[in-house]
Amino acid sequence: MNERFERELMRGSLDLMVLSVLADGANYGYLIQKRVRDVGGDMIKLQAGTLYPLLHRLEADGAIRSKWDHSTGRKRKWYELTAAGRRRIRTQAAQWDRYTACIQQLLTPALAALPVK
Amino acid sequence: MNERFERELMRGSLDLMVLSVLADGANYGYLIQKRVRDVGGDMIKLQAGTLYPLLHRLEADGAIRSKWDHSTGRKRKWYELTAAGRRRIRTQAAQWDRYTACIQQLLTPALAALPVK
DNA sequence: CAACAATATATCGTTGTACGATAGATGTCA
DNA sequence: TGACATCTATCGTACAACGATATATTGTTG
Repeated sequence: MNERFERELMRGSLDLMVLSVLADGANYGYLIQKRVRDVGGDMIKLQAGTLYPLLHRLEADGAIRSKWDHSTGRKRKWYELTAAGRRRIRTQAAQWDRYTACIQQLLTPALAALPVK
Repeated sequence: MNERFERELMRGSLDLMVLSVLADGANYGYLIQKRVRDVGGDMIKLQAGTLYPLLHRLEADGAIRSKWDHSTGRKRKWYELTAAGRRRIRTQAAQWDRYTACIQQLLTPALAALPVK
């Protein structure tokens, strides 16, 4: 029941995370995954089977654009933000802040009401 | 595409909100919905078709327990936290904090890297 | 050199939650 | 009486995240 909580938590905020990574500069899937997992520690285990469809979705939405790189032996698909993607980060970050504020508004009195342990 | 973001955001954190409301005392569905919507403003539009299955799920999990009240003309199903429910709020609240900290860790440098507008 | 781990992208079926629509019942107020 | 708010509930749909699996290349180690 608790793994479920962790898993469902990421719905909707995962794309914001990926866009955030790309705000630091162009990047490709495998490294994006590493970066998110590094920051997320045991909280966020971003799967490849989640990330790649997510990237395709963001590209279809026009938030990012891609380019294959065959110069090295191992081919990589680089992604970078579009102007729309940058706008999207800003609006979604604002929404995220408002959303967490709502939760905090419910959570703070709740924890205070709970017996000390 | 932005409504999707709002909708998907709630996945996984909605049950924590409902549990939080119940931490302030026993309550019934309709009022729980009102409370969450009041706090949520335009961010959180909790639907009845979402809430009632959610309550049933929490009860099946043993986090809450219910009791019908027929004393008034309009019948109401009152819910209250169980001991397991109180534990669950504490653990999920801690997870929530850690999760939002992760997002913030990605978001802050991202917003700093973005052109001023 | 062979075996194995890491790098790199991708697809597929399953699961589960939130939504909107719908239903049905009671109470209040004009 | 008719409209509206209260109150609980179910059903089909949409869709994101998961785990498994596939495939291919590069690096490491016995």
